[in-house]
Amino acid sequence: MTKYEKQIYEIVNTSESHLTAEQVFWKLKQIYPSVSQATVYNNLNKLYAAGLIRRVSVEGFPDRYDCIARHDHFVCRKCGRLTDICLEDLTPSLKKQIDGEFFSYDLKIFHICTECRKKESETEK
Amino acid sequence: MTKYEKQIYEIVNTSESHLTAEQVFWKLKQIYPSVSQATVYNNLNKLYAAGLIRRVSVEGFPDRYDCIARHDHFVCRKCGRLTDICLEDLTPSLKKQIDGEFFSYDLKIFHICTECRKKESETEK
DNA sequence: AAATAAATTTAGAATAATTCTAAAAAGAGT
DNA sequence: ACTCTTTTTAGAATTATTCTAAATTTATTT
Repeated sequence: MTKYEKQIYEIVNTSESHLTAEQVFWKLKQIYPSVSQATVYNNLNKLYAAGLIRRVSVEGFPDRYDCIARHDHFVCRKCGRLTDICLEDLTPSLKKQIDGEFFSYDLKIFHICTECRKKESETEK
Repeated sequence: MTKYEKQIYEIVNTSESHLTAEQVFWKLKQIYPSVSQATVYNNLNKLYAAGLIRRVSVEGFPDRYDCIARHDHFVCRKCGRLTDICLEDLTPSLKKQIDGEFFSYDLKIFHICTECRKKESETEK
């Protein structure tokens, strides 16, 4: 692991939020000001391919990166905001239902986040 | 509903595969040769916002559109191919586990598709 | 049916996210 | 130190999607 790879792994794993590649880039730039975007994309892809980080795609928004610890996501249909939620682990149930092998699963629950709900009710007034 | 909106709805709902906006565009062009890309994007967004079609995002691949009939997806980690699979409906379980309201959920199972598995074993030879 | 208003479509430019390229730099192995 | 491999860099290129403003179509009013 190169210093960049290690640092990107750290950033993704310690961040509360779900960072986009661009946000990872800006965080990394604070530590290594000369780093380039391509390095961030390269390493995020590498870490993702190695199964060390999670990549979360939300319809209409750029991909975000997350730790691999088992959990699910709320997705706001309005603003795309991701919120963590830990639901029952589906692995045993999926193993029963699915014939072949699989790596992992991704469960997203669509809702409207608190912020967007506030905005909505404000506009109604 | 305009003729384009109706036709796009038809194309998305009758297609076996999971079409990208571009693929919808080419199919629509066979019927209305003068149609433009923007019309396709406009109408897909409209239909999606109205809850008439599903939009499926796959990490690293363009969004695809699908019918809203309840079902889940296999996602190939290599080529992004989507395959339908109908697993147990999670709605009752989610309602129990989740406090607030939600619209719908999206469950993706990551695996390596048959085609990619073939390619893999061929390269190994 | 003509006039007006509203919504939709069009082509092309613009933007955003990501990948590619080829050269430079860094690291590892003899 | 010298060679080989890997990683990084900057910027160009690509891809997916949205925006823009004019043209067209559709709906509404007279």
